[in-house]
Amino acid sequence: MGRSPCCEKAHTNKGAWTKEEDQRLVNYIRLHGEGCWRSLPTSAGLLRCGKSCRLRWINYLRPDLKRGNFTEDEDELIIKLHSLLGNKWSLIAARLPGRTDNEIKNYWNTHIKRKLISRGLDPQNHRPFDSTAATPTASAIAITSLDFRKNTSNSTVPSKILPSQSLVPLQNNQLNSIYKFKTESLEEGNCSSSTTEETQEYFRKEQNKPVLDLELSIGLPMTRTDQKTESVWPELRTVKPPTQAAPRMCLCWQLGFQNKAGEFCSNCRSTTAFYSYC
DNA sequence: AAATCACTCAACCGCTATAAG
DNA sequence: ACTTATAGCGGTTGAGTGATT
Repeated sequence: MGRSPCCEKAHTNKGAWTKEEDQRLVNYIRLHGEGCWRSLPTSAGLLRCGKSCRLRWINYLRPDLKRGNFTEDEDELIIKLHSLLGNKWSLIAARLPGRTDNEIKNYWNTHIKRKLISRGLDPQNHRPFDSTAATPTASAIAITSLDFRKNTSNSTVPSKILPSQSLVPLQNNQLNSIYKFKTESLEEGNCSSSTTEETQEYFRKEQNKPVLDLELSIGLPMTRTDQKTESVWPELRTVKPPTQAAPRMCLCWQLGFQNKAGEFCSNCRSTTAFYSYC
Protein backbone atom coordinates (compact mmCIF):
# COMPACT_ATOMS: atom_id res chain seq x y z
CA MET A 1 0.00 0.00 0.00
CA GLY A 2 1.59 3.23 -1.12
CA ARG A 3 0.20 6.66 -1.69
CA SER A 4 -2.63 7.38 -4.02
CA PRO A 5 -1.71 8.71 -7.47
CA CYS A 6 -0.94 12.39 -7.79
CA CYS A 7 -3.32 12.98 -10.66
CA GLU A 8 -5.39 11.36 -13.35
CA LYS A 9 -2.79 11.39 -16.08
CA ALA A 10 -5.34 10.45 -18.72
CA HIS A 11 -7.22 13.68 -18.13
CA THR A 12 -4.42 16.20 -18.02
CA ASN A 13 -3.43 18.80 -20.58
CA LYS A 14 0.01 18.88 -22.10
CA GLY A 15 1.96 21.40 -24.09
CA ALA A 16 1.96 25.16 -23.90
CA TRP A 17 0.08 26.83 -21.07
CA THR A 18 -2.80 29.16 -21.87
CA LYS A 19 -3.21 32.58 -20.26
CA GLU A 20 -6.20 31.28 -18.38
CA GLU A 21 -4.25 28.37 -16.94
CA ASP A 22 -1.46 30.72 -15.93
CA GLN A 23 -3.93 33.02 -14.21
CA ARG A 24 -5.53 30.16 -12.33
CA LEU A 25 -2.17 28.93 -11.12
CA VAL A 26 -1.00 32.38 -10.09
CA ASN A 27 -4.24 33.14 -8.28
CA TYR A 28 -4.15 29.86 -6.43
CA ILE A 29 -0.54 30.26 -5.29
CA ARG A 30 -1.19 33.85 -4.22
CA LEU A 31 -3.95 32.61 -1.96
CA HIS A 32 -2.46 29.38 -0.70
CA GLY A 33 1.26 29.63 -1.26
CA GLU A 34 3.63 27.17 -2.90
CA GLY A 35 3.82 23.53 -2.05
CA CYS A 36 1.58 20.49 -2.14
CA TRP A 37 1.83 20.24 -5.91
CA ARG A 38 -0.01 16.99 -5.73
CA SER A 39 -3.33 18.51 -4.75
CA LEU A 40 -2.82 21.88 -6.40
CA PRO A 41 -4.20 21.11 -9.87
CA THR A 42 -7.50 19.83 -8.51
CA SER A 43 -7.82 22.63 -5.98
CA ALA A 44 -6.95 25.27 -8.57
CA GLY A 45 -9.22 23.76 -11.19
CA LEU A 46 -6.40 22.93 -13.56
CA LEU A 47 -6.24 19.91 -15.85
CA ARG A 48 -2.51 19.60 -15.38
CA CYS A 49 -0.35 17.32 -13.33
CA GLY A 50 1.32 18.75 -10.26
CA LYS A 51 4.71 18.35 -11.79
CA SER A 52 3.75 20.52 -14.73
CA CYS A 53 2.29 23.18 -12.40
CA ARG A 54 5.43 23.27 -10.34
CA LEU A 55 7.60 23.70 -13.43
CA ARG A 56 5.41 26.43 -14.87
CA TRP A 57 5.47 28.36 -11.61
CA ILE A 58 9.19 27.99 -10.96
CA ASN A 59 10.36 28.70 -14.48
CA TYR A 60 7.89 31.25 -15.70
CA LEU A 61 5.28 32.63 -13.31
CA ARG A 62 7.21 33.32 -10.13
CA PRO A 63 7.07 37.06 -9.45
CA ASP A 64 10.72 37.31 -8.42
CA LEU A 65 12.01 36.15 -11.77
CA LYS A 66 14.37 38.48 -13.55
CA ARG A 67 13.46 39.04 -17.16
CA GLY A 68 15.69 40.13 -19.97
CA ASN A 69 19.13 39.34 -21.25
CA PHE A 70 21.96 38.10 -19.11
CA THR A 71 24.54 40.74 -18.27
CA GLU A 72 28.24 40.34 -18.87
CA ASP A 73 28.75 39.94 -15.13
CA GLU A 74 26.17 37.19 -15.01
CA ASP A 75 27.89 35.47 -17.94
CA GLU A 76 31.20 35.47 -16.15
CA LEU A 77 29.66 34.31 -12.89
CA ILE A 78 27.96 31.43 -14.65
CA ILE A 79 31.24 30.44 -16.26
CA LYS A 80 33.05 30.55 -12.93
CA LEU A 81 30.34 28.62 -11.17
CA HIS A 82 30.14 26.04 -13.92
CA SER A 83 33.87 25.49 -13.77
CA LEU A 84 33.48 24.71 -10.08
CA LEU A 85 30.14 22.94 -9.99
CA GLY A 86 29.72 21.43 -13.43
CA ASN A 87 26.19 20.97 -14.75
CA LYS A 88 24.62 21.53 -11.35
CA TRP A 89 22.19 24.07 -12.73
CA SER A 90 20.13 24.36 -9.59
CA LEU A 91 23.21 25.18 -7.54
CA ILE A 92 24.33 27.70 -10.12
CA ALA A 93 20.84 29.23 -10.23
CA ALA A 94 20.90 29.59 -6.46
CA ARG A 95 23.77 32.04 -6.91
CA LEU A 96 21.93 34.11 -9.51
CA PRO A 97 18.87 35.70 -7.97
CA GLY A 98 15.93 35.84 -10.33
CA ARG A 99 17.31 33.26 -12.72
CA THR A 100 16.07 29.69 -12.95
CA ASP A 101 18.06 26.55 -13.47
CA ASN A 102 16.22 25.93 -16.72
CA GLU A 103 16.99 29.40 -17.98
CA ILE A 104 20.66 29.12 -17.11
CA LYS A 105 20.87 25.68 -18.65
CA ASN A 106 19.34 26.97 -21.89
CA TYR A 107 21.57 30.02 -21.87
CA TRP A 108 24.61 27.88 -21.30
CA ASN A 109 23.78 25.62 -24.20
CA THR A 110 22.93 28.41 -26.62
CA HIS A 111 25.41 31.16 -25.74
CA ILE A 112 28.09 30.42 -23.21
CA LYS A 113 29.31 27.18 -24.74
CA ARG A 114 29.97 29.07 -27.93
CA LYS A 115 31.62 31.87 -26.05
CA LEU A 116 34.05 29.49 -24.34
CA ILE A 117 34.81 27.70 -27.58
CA SER A 118 35.60 31.03 -29.19
CA ARG A 119 38.11 31.58 -26.39
CA GLY A 120 39.66 28.22 -27.18
CA LEU A 121 38.30 26.59 -24.07
CA ASP A 122 36.51 23.29 -23.75
CA PRO A 123 33.11 24.11 -22.19
CA GLN A 124 33.06 20.79 -20.37
CA ASN A 125 36.20 21.28 -18.36
CA HIS A 126 37.05 24.95 -18.94
CA ARG A 127 40.52 24.06 -20.04
CA PRO A 128 42.14 24.94 -23.33
CA PHE A 129 41.72 22.40 -26.09
CA ASP A 130 44.72 20.12 -26.24
CA SER A 131 45.90 19.34 -29.72
CA THR A 132 48.33 16.68 -28.56
CA ALA A 133 46.14 14.85 -26.11
CA ALA A 134 42.74 13.46 -26.86
CA THR A 135 40.57 16.11 -28.49
CA PRO A 136 37.80 18.42 -27.46
CA THR A 137 34.84 16.58 -26.05
CA ALA A 138 32.20 15.31 -28.39
CA SER A 139 29.84 18.06 -27.41
CA ALA A 140 32.42 20.72 -28.06
CA ILE A 141 33.14 19.27 -31.47
CA ALA A 142 29.47 19.18 -32.24
CA ILE A 143 29.01 22.79 -31.27
CA THR A 144 32.07 23.85 -33.19
CA SER A 145 30.98 22.13 -36.35
CA LEU A 146 27.42 23.28 -35.95
CA ASP A 147 27.96 26.87 -35.09
CA PHE A 148 30.96 27.73 -37.19
CA ARG A 149 30.15 25.79 -40.28
CA LYS A 150 28.95 28.92 -42.00
CA ASN A 151 32.14 30.74 -41.17
CA THR A 152 34.89 28.18 -41.13
CA SER A 153 37.42 30.35 -42.86
CA ASN A 154 36.96 33.04 -40.28
CA SER A 155 36.37 30.91 -37.22
CA THR A 156 37.19 32.46 -33.91
CA VAL A 157 38.37 29.13 -32.54
CA PRO A 158 42.10 29.39 -32.09
CA SER A 159 43.91 27.24 -34.59
CA LYS A 160 46.54 26.20 -32.10
CA ILE A 161 45.63 24.70 -28.83
CA LEU A 162 46.97 25.03 -25.35
CA PRO A 163 48.51 22.24 -23.37
CA SER A 164 45.89 21.46 -20.82
CA GLN A 165 45.84 20.87 -17.14
CA SER A 166 45.64 17.14 -16.95
CA LEU A 167 43.42 15.19 -14.63
CA VAL A 168 45.57 12.74 -12.76
CA PRO A 169 44.16 9.90 -10.69
CA LEU A 170 45.89 9.32 -7.40
CA GLN A 171 48.15 6.30 -7.21
CA ASN A 172 46.13 4.14 -4.87
CA ASN A 173 43.59 2.04 -6.73
CA GLN A 174 41.21 2.36 -3.86
CA LEU A 175 41.10 6.08 -4.41
CA ASN A 176 40.18 6.01 -8.04
CA SER A 177 37.27 8.31 -7.48
CA ILE A 178 39.43 11.00 -5.96
CA TYR A 179 41.29 13.12 -8.44
CA LYS A 180 43.61 15.99 -8.21
CA PHE A 181 44.47 18.51 -10.83
CA LYS A 182 48.01 18.58 -11.95
CA THR A 183 48.41 22.23 -12.61
CA GLU A 184 50.89 22.94 -15.29
CA SER A 185 52.13 26.19 -16.60
CA LEU A 186 48.91 28.16 -16.44
CA GLU A 187 49.50 29.17 -12.85
CA GLU A 188 52.74 30.81 -13.77
CA GLY A 189 51.24 32.31 -16.88
CA ASN A 190 53.79 30.73 -19.21
CA CYS A 191 51.28 29.02 -21.41
CA SER A 192 52.55 30.82 -24.42
CA SER A 193 54.11 28.39 -26.79
CA SER A 194 50.97 27.21 -28.47
CA THR A 195 48.33 29.84 -27.86
CA THR A 196 46.88 32.41 -30.11
CA GLU A 197 47.21 36.02 -29.11
CA GLU A 198 43.51 36.08 -28.39
CA THR A 199 43.73 33.21 -25.94
CA GLN A 200 46.81 34.64 -24.26
CA GLU A 201 45.07 37.95 -23.90
CA TYR A 202 42.11 36.23 -22.30
CA PHE A 203 44.30 34.55 -19.70
CA ARG A 204 46.14 37.79 -19.01
CA LYS A 205 42.83 39.47 -18.30
CA GLU A 206 41.63 36.57 -16.20
CA GLN A 207 44.74 36.64 -14.06
CA ASN A 208 44.27 40.31 -13.32
CA LYS A 209 40.73 39.83 -12.10
CA PRO A 210 39.99 39.16 -8.44
CA VAL A 211 39.76 35.45 -7.84
CA LEU A 212 36.24 34.25 -7.33
CA ASP A 213 36.37 31.71 -4.57
CA LEU A 214 33.52 29.28 -4.21
CA GLU A 215 34.20 26.62 -1.70
CA LEU A 216 31.91 23.94 -0.40
CA SER A 217 33.31 22.11 2.55
CA ILE A 218 31.63 19.42 4.54
CA GLY A 219 33.52 18.00 7.43
CA LEU A 220 32.57 15.43 9.99
CA PRO A 221 34.20 14.68 13.29
CA MET A 222 36.65 11.85 13.02
CA THR A 223 34.93 8.71 14.17
CA ARG A 224 36.24 5.30 14.98
CA THR A 225 35.22 4.28 11.52
CA ASP A 226 37.26 7.12 10.06
CA GLN A 227 40.24 6.12 12.08
CA LYS A 228 39.85 2.52 10.95
CA THR A 229 39.47 3.62 7.35
CA GLU A 230 42.50 5.80 7.58
CA SER A 231 44.59 2.92 8.78
CA VAL A 232 43.60 1.01 5.66
CA TRP A 233 43.93 3.99 3.31
CA PRO A 234 46.70 6.17 4.72
CA GLU A 235 46.50 8.30 1.57
CA LEU A 236 43.25 9.70 2.89
CA ARG A 237 45.40 11.91 5.08
CA THR A 238 46.10 13.93 1.99
CA VAL A 239 42.47 14.76 1.42
CA LYS A 240 41.07 14.88 4.94
CA PRO A 241 41.30 17.90 7.22
CA PRO A 242 43.43 17.64 10.33
CA THR A 243 41.54 15.79 13.02
CA GLN A 244 41.73 18.67 15.47
CA ALA A 245 40.18 21.00 12.91
CA ALA A 246 36.92 19.12 12.92
CA PRO A 247 35.75 18.72 16.47
CA ARG A 248 32.17 19.16 15.28
CA MET A 249 30.26 19.04 12.05
CA CYS A 250 31.00 21.92 9.76
CA LEU A 251 29.12 22.97 6.68
CA CYS A 252 30.47 26.00 4.96
CA TRP A 253 29.68 27.25 1.52
CA GLN A 254 31.69 30.24 0.72
CA LEU A 255 31.44 32.68 -2.07
CA GLY A 256 33.83 35.56 -2.02
CA PHE A 257 36.72 37.34 -3.59
CA GLN A 258 40.29 36.86 -2.54
CA ASN A 259 42.57 39.83 -2.36
CA LYS A 260 46.03 39.84 -3.87
CA ALA A 261 47.54 38.26 -0.81
CA GLY A 262 45.15 35.37 -1.21
CA GLU A 263 43.27 36.20 1.95
CA PHE A 264 39.56 35.92 2.41
CA CYS A 265 37.39 38.65 3.86
CA SER A 266 37.47 39.07 7.61
CA ASN A 267 34.32 37.03 8.05
CA CYS A 268 35.59 34.08 6.11
CA ARG A 269 39.26 33.75 6.94
CA SER A 270 40.84 30.46 6.10
CA THR A 271 42.04 28.66 9.17
CA THR A 272 43.50 25.59 7.57
CA ALA A 273 44.96 24.61 4.28
CA PHE A 274 41.74 22.86 3.43
CA TYR A 275 38.78 24.68 4.85
CA SER A 276 37.44 28.06 5.66
CA TYR A 277 35.07 28.54 8.55
CA CYS A 278 32.64 31.42 8.84
C1' DA B 1 7.10 35.18 -51.94
C1' DA B 2 8.22 30.69 -50.69
C1' DA B 3 11.32 27.31 -48.97
C1' DT B 4 14.86 26.17 -46.05
C1' DC B 5 17.93 26.71 -42.29
C1' DA B 6 19.33 28.02 -37.62
C1' DC B 7 18.31 29.35 -33.17
C1' DT B 8 15.75 29.86 -28.83
C1' DC B 9 13.44 28.33 -24.91
C1' DA B 10 9.22 26.34 -22.70
C1' DA B 11 7.91 22.01 -21.67
C1' DC B 12 8.46 17.23 -21.29
C1' DC B 13 10.96 12.89 -20.00
C1' DG B 14 13.34 9.88 -17.13
C1' DC B 15 15.90 9.33 -13.24
C1' DT B 16 17.13 9.59 -8.07
C1' DA B 17 16.47 10.46 -3.21
C1' DT B 18 13.20 10.85 0.10
C1' DA B 19 8.67 10.73 2.29
C1' DA B 20 4.39 8.58 3.13
C1' DG B 21 1.40 4.73 3.72
C1' DA C 1 10.54 -3.78 5.61
C1' DC C 2 8.47 -2.91 1.65
C1' DT C 3 5.94 -0.41 -1.98
C1' DT C 4 4.60 3.63 -4.16
C1' DA C 5 4.16 8.64 -4.75
C1' DT C 6 6.43 13.16 -4.54
C1' DA C 7 9.79 16.61 -5.28
C1' DG C 8 13.47 18.00 -7.65
C1' DC C 9 17.02 17.59 -10.93
C1' DG C 10 19.57 17.38 -15.57
C1' DG C 11 19.00 16.06 -20.37
C1' DT C 12 16.34 16.36 -24.45
C1' DT C 13 12.76 17.69 -27.64
C1' DG C 14 10.07 20.29 -30.76
C1' DA C 15 7.14 24.39 -31.79
C1' DG C 16 7.72 29.00 -32.84
C1' DT C 17 10.32 32.55 -34.96
C1' DG C 18 13.68 35.13 -37.46
C1' DA C 19 17.34 34.97 -41.00
C1' DT C 20 18.97 33.45 -45.26
C1' DT C 21 18.73 31.59 -49.85
